[in-house]
Order: sequence, then structure tokens, then C-alpha cells
Amino acid sequence: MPRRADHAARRATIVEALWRVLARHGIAEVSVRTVAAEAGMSPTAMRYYFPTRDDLLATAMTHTLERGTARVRPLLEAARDRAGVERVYLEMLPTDEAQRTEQEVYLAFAGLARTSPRLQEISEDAGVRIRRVARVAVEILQASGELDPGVPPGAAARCLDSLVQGLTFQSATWPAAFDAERIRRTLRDFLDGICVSPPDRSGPGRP
Amino acid sequence: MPRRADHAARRATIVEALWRVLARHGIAEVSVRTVAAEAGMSPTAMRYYFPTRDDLLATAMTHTLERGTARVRPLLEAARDRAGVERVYLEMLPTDEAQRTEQEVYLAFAGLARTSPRLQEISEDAGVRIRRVARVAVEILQASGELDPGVPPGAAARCLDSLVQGLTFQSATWPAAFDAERIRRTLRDFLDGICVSPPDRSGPGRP
DNA sequence: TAGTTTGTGGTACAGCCGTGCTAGGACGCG
DNA sequence: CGCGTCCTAGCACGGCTGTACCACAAACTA
Repeated sequence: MPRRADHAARRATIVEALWRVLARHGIAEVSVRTVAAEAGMSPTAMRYYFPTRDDLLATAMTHTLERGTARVRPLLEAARDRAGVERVYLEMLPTDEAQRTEQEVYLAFAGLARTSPRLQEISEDAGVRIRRVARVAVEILQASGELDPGVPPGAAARCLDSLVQGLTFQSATWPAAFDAERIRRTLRDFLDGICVSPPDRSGPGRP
Repeated sequence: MPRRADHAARRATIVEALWRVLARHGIAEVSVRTVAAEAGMSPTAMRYYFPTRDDLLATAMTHTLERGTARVRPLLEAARDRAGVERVYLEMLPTDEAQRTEQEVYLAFAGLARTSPRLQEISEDAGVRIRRVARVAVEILQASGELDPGVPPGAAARCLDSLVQGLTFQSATWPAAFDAERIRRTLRDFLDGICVSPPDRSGPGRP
């Protein structure tokens, strides 16, 4: 064993092991021992990097949040129109297997948040960030002129936000009914409802 | 102790004790012993009515679902217009303390469902019922002529359903940000978006 | 080479978990 | 009265939990 281990790397592998256990067996199976076994080390070795279980969970939750932010932020900054907004939310919603896992982890943490003040705080932060995405998305639609002028922007942002959270929850709870196709469709349904019809791509628009 | 206890009543008090523990301390604190203590009896006495923990959870989940159905069904059958639909969903959403508790219980069960096949089955059933409510609600809006003709009914139902689930989840996760007022407002926002403007109650409508 | 730091494994402890077992009290029926 | 059924309480068991403690190997420092 080398004298100096790469702490960041070790912590990352442990967090990833926790993700795997969480996604596979649910939060109830996440214990110091199961995660350590998944990471291929002894519980004591793990405790060297995460002294308590709370540390482990808080760090894992923070990592999850930051990973999501890192993936979504560039898409959000690049978005200029409805298509860009759709790309943002397709990245946040469980539309492929990796996303599904990540959203399940997210929901498990959300459910766990009421347990510990630290997790509560992180969850609070996540909520603020997610709501901000919806507001910015609607601003983008406004700037591109695609938002229906009859729709109040605040209302659109609130609805979009709740709709997306609902889809995430439903996909985790009833995966058979809420597959990727249905998620994409529902998102499009909603955007259709708040956007004006596109400026005539092919063929005649409506009179 | 009387020779014959009222089984139904005993089971009901136990289920209610479980609800209280669940709402107060979260699912992690729900054990045979804590629920028995909350119900004021010994764990063994409780085990007479619910042989295993799984029985207890499955029964509690079924009771929760049926209680909700019993409360919502008459409202749904009585609903004839948008106001009626709003009443239905205000009864389903956590707009008062009792509803909040019930929705927290519901979410905890949803998260727990992946644990046991029985709970999975009950959750599946709940999902079907909830989706049915959204479909019927949109049919009512259609029948009353309030649904905007430009909005596809299927899309409206899907969005309404996901929106409501999202509000429920958000209210449980971020209670400070999603209070009853915000829930009512968001529901109204969405219905405004899919309904035609009402036939001029007071003052001039839009030109 | 000697010593200190850094990382790791094994073991142990108290506490909670679900559940099985056993004994006995309270009542209805004969 | 006495028997049998219904209900309740206590206890014990194996297993899992988080965490503390201790011994030890590897590598850098002097």
C-alpha cells in the first residue's frame, strides 16, 4: 500500500459505489458495510475518508448535485430558443439509463433529507437551483419570441418546474408507464401549450 | 381484557399510529416496536393483527389509498366544470395540514414500493387511479366547453397529471417554498393555460 | 538506518431490527 | 364451576447497524 493515496480519487470511487448500491437496492440497503464492499475495501478504510455515515451521505449528495449542475449548466447557457430549452430538460429528465439512475439517487436523497439537517440544507440548495433553471428557460423562450404573449412568464416557469419534478418522480415510481418516450412527449406537450406555433418551417401554417 | 377485541378497530388504530410515526419521523423510524409504542400496545399484541412487518406496511398503504379514493371520488363524480376540477385537485394536493401528512405518507410508501412486490403492486394501482383522475378531469373540462379547443385533451391530461405529482413531491421536499398558496396558484396557472377565458364575469374581457 | 506519518485490516461493542416461542390472564360457553 | 378460545406480555435469538479501538504495513524524513 502506498503511503500517499489519492484522496479525491478514493472518495470518488466510494461515492460511485454508493450510487451503485443506491440505484440497485434502494436507500435501505445503503450501509457503511455494503458500500465498502461495493467499493472493494474494508469499512475501516472507508471510514478513513468518511468518518461518519452522515459525511458519506452528505458528500454523495453534494457530488450528485454538482455533477448534474456541471452537465446542465453549459446546455442552459448555450440555449437560445425552444430547442435549446428542450435539450436542457432532456438532460435533467430520466430519458436514458444513466439519467434514470441519477434521478433515482436524487429522489432517494430527497426522501432522506428530512433525516439530517445537513442533507436538508443540500436539498434546499438543489431546489433553488432547479427552480432557477425553469425561470431562465422561460426567459429564453421570451427572448426568442416563442413564448405565447398571452402566457404570464411566472406562471409558465412555475408550471414547467412542477411538471418536470412530477415527471422525474413518476418515472422513478412507475417506470413502466413513464418511459423515455412518454417523458419526451409530455415535455413537448407542455411546451406546445405555452409557445406560439413556429414560424412556418414547411408547408402552410394555420390560417 | 375482553375476550373478543374489535379487530377492525384495533387494526385501524395501529395503522393510524403508523401514519403518525411516519409523518413525524420519516420512514426510517417506522419499526414494529416504534409503531406498537405509538399505538400504546406491546409489539407482540400488534403482531397478532399484523403477523409480519410487510403485512403492516401493505395494509397501511392500502388504507391510505382507499381513504384518498373515498375522499376524492365523490368530488370527481360531482364535478361538472373547472371549479369542480379545482375542488378535486385541492383535495388531492397538500393544501392543509391533514393533506400534507397524508401526502408525506403517500410519498414515503412510493419510495418504499421498490422494496417489496406487494407494495409495488399497490403503488401500481395507485398510479393507475391517479392518472384516471386527470383523464376524467380533462373530459369534464371538455364537456363544459372550458377546455381550449386548440389544446389536445391527451396532452392536457398528461401535463395536468405530472404537474400535480410534481407539486405533491415539491411540497413534501421543500415545504417552505411550496406552501398551500403556491400550490393553489400553480394549479390555477395551469388551468388558466388550457382553458378558454371564462364568459365575462365582471368588467370587459379582453378585446 | 531509525523514526514518524499515512493508510488499512480485524475485532468488539452497544443498540436496534424482525420474528419465533412460551406462559398466562380474561372472557364465553357448556 | 371448568374448559377452551382469544388476546397479551415477556424473553430470546440471530443478524445487521454505526462506530471505536488497536495492531501493522508501507513510505517519506532525518
